[in-house]
Amino acid sequence: MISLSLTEENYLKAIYHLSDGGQNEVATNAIADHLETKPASVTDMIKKLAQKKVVNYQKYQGVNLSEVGMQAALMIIRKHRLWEVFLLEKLNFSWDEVHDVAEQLEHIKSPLLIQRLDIFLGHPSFDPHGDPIPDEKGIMPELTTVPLKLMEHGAKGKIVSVSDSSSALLRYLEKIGAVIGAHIEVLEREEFDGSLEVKINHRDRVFISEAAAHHILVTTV
Amino acid sequence: MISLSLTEENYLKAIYHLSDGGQNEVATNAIADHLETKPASVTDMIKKLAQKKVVNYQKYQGVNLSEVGMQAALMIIRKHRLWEVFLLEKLNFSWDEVHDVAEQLEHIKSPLLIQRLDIFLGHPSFDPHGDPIPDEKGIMPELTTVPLKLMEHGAKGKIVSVSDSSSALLRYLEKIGAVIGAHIEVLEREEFDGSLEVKINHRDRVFISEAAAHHILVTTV
DNA sequence: ATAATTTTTTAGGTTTATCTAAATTTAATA
DNA sequence: TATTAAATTTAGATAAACCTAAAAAATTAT
Repeated sequence: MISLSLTEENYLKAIYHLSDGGQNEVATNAIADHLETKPASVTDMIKKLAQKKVVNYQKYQGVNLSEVGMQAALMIIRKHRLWEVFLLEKLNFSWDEVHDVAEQLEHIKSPLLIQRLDIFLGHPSFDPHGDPIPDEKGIMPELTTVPLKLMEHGAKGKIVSVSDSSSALLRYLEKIGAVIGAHIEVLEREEFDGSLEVKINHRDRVFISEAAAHHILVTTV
Repeated sequence: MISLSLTEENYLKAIYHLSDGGQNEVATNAIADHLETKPASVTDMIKKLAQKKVVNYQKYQGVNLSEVGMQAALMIIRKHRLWEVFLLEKLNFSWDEVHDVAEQLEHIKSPLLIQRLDIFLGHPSFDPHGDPIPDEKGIMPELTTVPLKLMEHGAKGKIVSVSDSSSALLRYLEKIGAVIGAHIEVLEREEFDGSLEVKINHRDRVFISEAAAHHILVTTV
């Protein structure tokens, strides 16, 4: 078992998110921005992480997680999201109060604690925002996606992709905040034209045409 | 509000315990033993804590908590014991599994978290071992003590004092582990002589005469 | 293709919490 | 009380995680 400091864990988590779950290489500056530190510090730490073999690193070519590093990152994310569920569901936190605390709790080192917390919470697969929670082996739950068009009145979810790249649509979606990752809730469906009134990220109500709704894929938790 | 590092918090907690809640001065070596570090390191840290005015310190004369330091120590103890209650009552931990985890959780910095956890647990005044939990102002709950002699069959508590200093009694109590702070449970009461069969620290059964039981004060949680 | 810009790395320095070894103060003992 | 022993403090060093400033590599623009 590799042992990681709190700081090292934060680097792994940053690399996980910035690489989109390991898909792309991550730039030094991106990590520095994300962690509000300096590029020189990032280089130092990356070298250390490379020595520990939790990242793959080639000078000037960016970093990414190794197998071991990915597993470690997934465990941190698992812990983070389980604690989020706990704070929101059991301790009546609101979303804006959750982040800082979960950020601390995710670093508690005790496999038993997480195992028991998971049981206590009823083995949740998604946190209340629809983010998937990796299981004890680091496997992400399948997320079933549905076109926004087919969603029921009152249904909630997260936008995962837009299957049309016409820039007019993308510009409109961008403008109303309907970007990938945004939370979305169906408020009303107009029968005469099939358009939807939705709430994006718990903010204002906006309208989306049936045609557009056809191209927006949403996870249903 | 003074900000304390994890290490500084551990020093304050150590001083609190070693001074018996602030009653005696604490020696450098005692802290070093307790925290498994070296006396030289302790001196360094004490100087820092003295500068922050959380301890009172005179070279070579030992150290104790200041008002501010006492308050900080009590908050750490509050957090520790609330987490213990949570782990034992909600997550089904056993006592031997609790310590390491509570030791980590007590350093999470979030007044809101503790406030909500306290509510969630129903404002407990004592942890499951009978240790008092300071309230949000740092005030320890009154502990009502009863002579062991008067305790009911099945009653549990902690020994707080022995109101007789005959060395024969003390030697006997020492031998069976019935020291101050020990957990005690009344198993049987012999009617013919008033002697009690008790369990000390969850270990073996031992007998205590009515006369001795008269002098042993126990907290009843 | 070369120059200019941006990104990344290196070099050298700081702070926190440690350490060892040596010096000093206090306490115990003869 | 003088000496020895124990406890404590000082001095100087180390490792982790950061920093600034300067050098090197990669990218972009002319």
